[in-house]
Amino acid sequence: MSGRIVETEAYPPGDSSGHAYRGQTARNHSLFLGAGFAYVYFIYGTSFMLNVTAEQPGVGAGVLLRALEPLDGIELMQQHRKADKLIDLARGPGRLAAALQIDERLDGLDLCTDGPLWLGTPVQKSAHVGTSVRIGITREADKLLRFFEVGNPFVSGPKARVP
DNA sequence: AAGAAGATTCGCT
DNA sequence: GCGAATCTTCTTA
Repeated sequence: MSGRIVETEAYPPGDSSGHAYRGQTARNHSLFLGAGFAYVYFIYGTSFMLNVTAEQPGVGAGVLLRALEPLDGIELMQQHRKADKLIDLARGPGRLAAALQIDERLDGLDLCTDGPLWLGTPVQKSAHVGTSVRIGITREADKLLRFFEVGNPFVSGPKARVP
């Protein structure tokens, strides 16, 4: 399976809404590995979330992957998501993880080497990237740290602002 | 030890 | 649009 990442949110060092804010724990240790690792966690009793870690080792930071434009393996994704419409296959962070069958076993995985999950070079770069406030958080809710490809129908949520 | 909140989704109105 | 589902973590007694 593969897809283009068309929507993300940043949780930089010192962000009070980030999971690394109160220091390293068993749950969030992957955030402190350095750049390019997977941080996967379970929330609301229903959904897994996939992040790509950032910054130097020991600094807790990451990027939440919020939406994917499916490219390969669409039928397989539909099986994981119970035959949903293409537009909703990976639109939203929980759906994205479900479509790719991401779970806690991938937590801490190096996404820059060969393995079950990795980051490739872009098939097509985003010509126009918009920003907005992040979705579903309460602290630091004024920061424009959500990024999405303008005009792409696979992007979730409101398209608030274009820089 | 108990309760609330949480980087969400789904089904129903 | 609203509330339930459902589990982990963090806060408060």
